[in-house]
Amino acid sequence: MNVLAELKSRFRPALASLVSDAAKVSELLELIRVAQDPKFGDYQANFAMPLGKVLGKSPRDVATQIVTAARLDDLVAPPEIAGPGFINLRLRDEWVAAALRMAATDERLGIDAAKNPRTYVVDYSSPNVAKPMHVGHIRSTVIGDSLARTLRFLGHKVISDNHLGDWGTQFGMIIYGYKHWVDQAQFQTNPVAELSRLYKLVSKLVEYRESLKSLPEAERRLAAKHKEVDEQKTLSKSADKAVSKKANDAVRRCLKQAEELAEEIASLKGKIAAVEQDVSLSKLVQEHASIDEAVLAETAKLHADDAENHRLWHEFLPHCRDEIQKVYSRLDVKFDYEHGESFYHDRLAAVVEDMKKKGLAQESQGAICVFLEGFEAPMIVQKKDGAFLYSTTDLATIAYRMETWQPHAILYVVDHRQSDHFDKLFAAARKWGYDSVELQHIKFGTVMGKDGKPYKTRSGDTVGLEGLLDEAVSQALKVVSENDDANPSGPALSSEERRNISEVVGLGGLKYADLSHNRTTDYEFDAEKMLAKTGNTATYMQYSYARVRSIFARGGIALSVLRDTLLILTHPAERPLSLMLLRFAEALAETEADYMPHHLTAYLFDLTKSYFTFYEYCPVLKADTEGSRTTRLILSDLTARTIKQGLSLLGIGVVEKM
RNA sequence: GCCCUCGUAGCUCAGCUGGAUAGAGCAGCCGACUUCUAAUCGGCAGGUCGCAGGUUCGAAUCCUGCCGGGGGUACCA
Repeated sequence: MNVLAELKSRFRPALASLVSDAAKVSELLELIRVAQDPKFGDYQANFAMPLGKVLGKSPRDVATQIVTAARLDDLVAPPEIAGPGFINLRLRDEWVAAALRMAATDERLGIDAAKNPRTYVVDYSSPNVAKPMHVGHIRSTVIGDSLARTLRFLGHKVISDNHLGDWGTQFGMIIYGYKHWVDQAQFQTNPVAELSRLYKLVSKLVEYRESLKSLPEAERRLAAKHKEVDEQKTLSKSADKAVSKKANDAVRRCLKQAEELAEEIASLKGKIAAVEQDVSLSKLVQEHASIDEAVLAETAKLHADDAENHRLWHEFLPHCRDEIQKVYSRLDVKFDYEHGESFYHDRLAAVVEDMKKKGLAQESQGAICVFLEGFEAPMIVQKKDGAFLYSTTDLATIAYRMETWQPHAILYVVDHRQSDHFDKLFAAARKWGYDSVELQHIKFGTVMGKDGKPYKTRSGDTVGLEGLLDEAVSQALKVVSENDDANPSGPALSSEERRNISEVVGLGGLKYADLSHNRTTDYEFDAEKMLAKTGNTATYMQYSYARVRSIFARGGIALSVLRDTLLILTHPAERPLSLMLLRFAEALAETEADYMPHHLTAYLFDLTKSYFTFYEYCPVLKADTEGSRTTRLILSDLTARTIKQGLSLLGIGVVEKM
């Protein structure tokens, strides 16, 4: 039951009798909202003001007319018309009680499955399988997983697909490393560790070569920047105010750029030093002086179906997949398909051919390009050396998905820096004929450290994902243990229970921190806040769940009988909780509408707050009357179930005790 | 240069298809455990919504300009 939707349907006929355009009616119905302030009722309709203007009548008269015409008696108390024409709506307690009873007896908590189910392909996570996953992968993985779960729960058909990077330069590196330095004994006993060692070794040497090559250029640019600063400083002394101001701005800008360049140079020098200061590494790098080119050559051979490299790739890939699978199973993230880049390899040439044939792609400066209206640069689908790019793969992927699943929508959960790429990709796909499918870039911001820069370790490395998970869990263990040790009646949890709870609380906290932010902006990662016991955290919700469960454990309540009982609302703190429980459907609808899970987290937080207030003022097991006790038990049960269901749509678990 | 994006309380963030006195959490201050888990609850204080114009009954929200941060910008993904 979606209360807001119900209200809209009640008002629709009355509005339709005043406005002939159905689209306009729907637009006006959107102006029914949850009331901002409880004193204005539970919901408010704000459509009388704009409507009054259109009809040339006083908004208050229009409001009165609509309220009289709409059939509302069973649902709300007689509406009040306030201020310039706000219609304040207060749900009848009997109606609320009946709706709650329906939710209580329903497996789905009264959430209707979509009347018109759609088919969604959700593309998320997409790591490079040869590299260890890092903090940058958490958002795509967690947001994508949550959207897939939510859409599925709402009755849609969801195909989750992990577009793995399993065909790129990283494999050239591993192949090169394997050919020269593999420790066969290690590879036989622990292939994942050995491949990872080889990847790290080769990438270090390649970075050394690349750094050596780009260092002079970077230093030249820094010198040029310094010179520019000096020039602009001279200009800034100009008597002409406009000139001087502009020059001052330029100085500031240049100084910042110079700082960035200096950082870049320091980083390059660090990579060079890392090799040169290591006796064995510097020996290796001398023996493999052109390792960077050699790696690219190995990659090219793989792509050209070289038998040896292909065999090695086939041998390595399962091990690499095992490695990332470990992370997924720990995060409880699953995919229906994992069609990586390699899956589309033999379809790429045909994509380019077809686009050329249809006149969509053409040669320009040696590359095959798709020129698109509104874009400065074309989308390149084939490089001048004949190689294909990720644009090509992405186009082939769209074609494959459309042919295979005929989805209504494809969602790409990828960070916002790739907006341009997706804008072009979607434009090209539409030109190519896929113009009825909804293509959405579900963009998200960067995870920042406390310094306001992308989250890195103290030494400046990217943060490994597994380490991050371990850290979250071990912090949770600390909190769980401290709390249990402080229990007045002595510790109640075994060390195994503590570990299990920590896993659920730690990983839940990590996911929740991510999902509770509006995904489009960067957010600051704060390990302490993430697991804070209070505030908008998963812990707070998990705790309230555990509390409800403990009421039932203590009371020995038979839930099945209980759920099908009429509710009697008596205490003032029961009503806000009741209304909040009924709003689960609205939160899900919001999340579905713009693919933003933070609507759901915000809802769960509000629900939990309402519950704690209720809990404070309304004894459950010791309620005054049997009817009240039953009502409160049902409210508690519904809260726990809603929290559990809501968290599960975020990919977060609950525990019975904590 | 061009394009995208952000600027809301000391801090972290909601709110942005225009609607009533701008919300929450944290931090701060005050109060509440003989009580179903105090990992909690109640209260106080805290904001010219970057700045300036405009649109109108009404603007944090829409438009224009400016200031400041971030990102992207032809053969990496």
